[in-house]
Amino acid sequence: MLLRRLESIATLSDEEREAIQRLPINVRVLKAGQDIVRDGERPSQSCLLVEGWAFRYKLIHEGRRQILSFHVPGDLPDLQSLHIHTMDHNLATLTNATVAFIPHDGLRELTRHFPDVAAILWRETLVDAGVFREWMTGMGRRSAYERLAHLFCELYLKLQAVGLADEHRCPLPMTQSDLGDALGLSNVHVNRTLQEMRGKGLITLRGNALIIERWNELLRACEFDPTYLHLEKRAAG
Amino acid sequence: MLLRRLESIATLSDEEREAIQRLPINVRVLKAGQDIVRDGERPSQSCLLVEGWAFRYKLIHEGRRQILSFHVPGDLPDLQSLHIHTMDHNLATLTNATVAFIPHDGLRELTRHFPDVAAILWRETLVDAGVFREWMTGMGRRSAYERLAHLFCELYLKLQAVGLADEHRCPLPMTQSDLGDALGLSNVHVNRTLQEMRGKGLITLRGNALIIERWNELLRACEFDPTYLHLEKRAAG
DNA sequence: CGGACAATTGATCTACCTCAAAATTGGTGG
DNA sequence: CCACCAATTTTGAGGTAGATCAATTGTCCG
Repeated sequence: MLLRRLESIATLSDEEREAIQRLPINVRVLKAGQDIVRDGERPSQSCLLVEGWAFRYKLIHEGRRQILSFHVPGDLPDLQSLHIHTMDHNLATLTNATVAFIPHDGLRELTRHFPDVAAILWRETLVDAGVFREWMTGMGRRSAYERLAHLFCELYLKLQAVGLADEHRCPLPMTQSDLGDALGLSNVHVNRTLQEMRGKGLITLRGNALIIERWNELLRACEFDPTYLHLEKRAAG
Repeated sequence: MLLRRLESIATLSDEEREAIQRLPINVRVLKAGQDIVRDGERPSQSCLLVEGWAFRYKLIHEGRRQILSFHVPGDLPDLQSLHIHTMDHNLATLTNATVAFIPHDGLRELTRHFPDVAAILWRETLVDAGVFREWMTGMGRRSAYERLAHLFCELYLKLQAVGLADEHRCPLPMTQSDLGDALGLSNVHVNRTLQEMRGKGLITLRGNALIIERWNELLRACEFDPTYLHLEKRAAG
C-alpha cells in the first residue's frame, strides 16, 4: 500500500522498492472515533492509513474543536511526527479503519539511505501544508456556502485519485457537526447551507453518500482550483 | 545566516558546514511590498530572509486576500518550492528586506549528500505547517480578540528567538488591514479590537512598535501554548 | 422495538461586516 | 523646518451571516 502510494508519485528503483518492503510494519484495525495519537504525545512511529477515514483536530476551551484535515487510504496523516517530536494536535479515526504503524527508526534509516524516497515523503508533508493553506483561506475569506462547496470538491478529487470515487459520487462518512468543526461553522448553519445547496440542485447527500449533480457549477460556486492538491503526477487507482 | 539558523536547531559537522557555505547564493535588497514569487510560478530557487519582514498570501475573488504567514530574518519562507514545483500562493516583502536566493539544484545536491541537513530543512517546513494548523484553529474557533492576542504572542516569541525582541517589546511593521487579512477580519474590526485590548492595558501599540504590558494576561486571554512553534532547541541570537 | 445519535426547524441574538467620512500620522520635497 | 500628500487609523451608523438554544423529527442498528 505504501509502495503503491509512493509509486503513484514517482518511479522507484528496485533497491528502493525492496527497502520499503522491508520496513517493519504493525497493522491494526481500529473502531470509528478512536484517537490514534494525542496532542502532547511523543510518538515513536507514524502511520499509513490503509482503509477507512481519519481526521486530525485540535481542542480548545469549552470543548471547541477544530478539524484540521480529513484523510483517506494511502495518506500518511502523522508523518510530521518523524521530525517534530511533540504532537501539537490529535489524530483519530472517523470510520472503522485499518492502520499500518511504521517505526520512526525504520523511516529514518530509509530516508538516510535513499534521499529520493526522503524527497517523496517530504513532498507528502508539503502537500499537506498546501491543503492547510487552502483551508485557512476558506475560513478567513470565504462564505459558508463556498467553504462547503470547496470541501466537497477537494474530497471528491482526493478520493478519485485513489480510486474510491467516480462519476461524481463519493462516500462522505462525516456528520454535519464534523463538517462544521472542519469549516469553522455551527452544525445548524451547515445544515441550512446544505439545504440551500441541495435546493439549487448542485448536490444530493443521503446517508453517507455524496452525489455532485453539477460539477461545473460547484467548481464555479467556490472558484475551485485544484492546483493546491498537487495531484498531477499521481495516477488514479 | 543560513548556517546560524540551522545551527540553532542542531549541531552540524565540519563537512556539512562547509557544504552549506559553498552553496551559491544571490543576495538582493528589495523594497517593501514587492512580490518575491507569485502564485502559479515554478521557481528554480528558494530564498532565505536575511533582513526585514516578508509574508505569504493568497488572493481570491473581489480582491479578497488571505495572509498565510509572516516571516522574520532566518526564515526560509518558500522552501516548499523545492519539492512542490508550482507555487499555490504568493510571497512578498512586508518591509524593505534583504533576501538571499539559493538555487534548488544546490539545495537538492546538499540534501542528497547530507541527510541530516535534509532532515533539518524538512523539519523547518513541518514547523511551518504547524503554524498553519494553529492559525486555522484560530480562524475557525477563536474570537477576534483571541486571534489578535494569539498572533502577538506568536510574533513576539518568533522575534525573541532570533534576537529581534526583548523585554516584551517588538517591532510590528504591518498595518491593521494586514492584520485583518491575516486573521480573517475587517480592518475596522481589528481597529476596534485593538482599542479594547489597549483599554484593558494589555498592550501598547504605537508606530511600528508593540509593547506587551501584561504578558501573562495576554497569554491567558488566548490560551497561548507555544508548543506548536517548536522553538525548544533553538538558541536565541 | 427502543435507544442513541444525527438531521432539521424555529426563534432570537450578536460578533463582525460594509460603507463612508473624519482625524491622524509619517514621509517628502521645497 | 514647514507644508503637503498619501497612507493609515479612527469613528459612526446600519446591516447580515452565522451563532446559540431548545425542541422535534428522522434514521440506523442491535
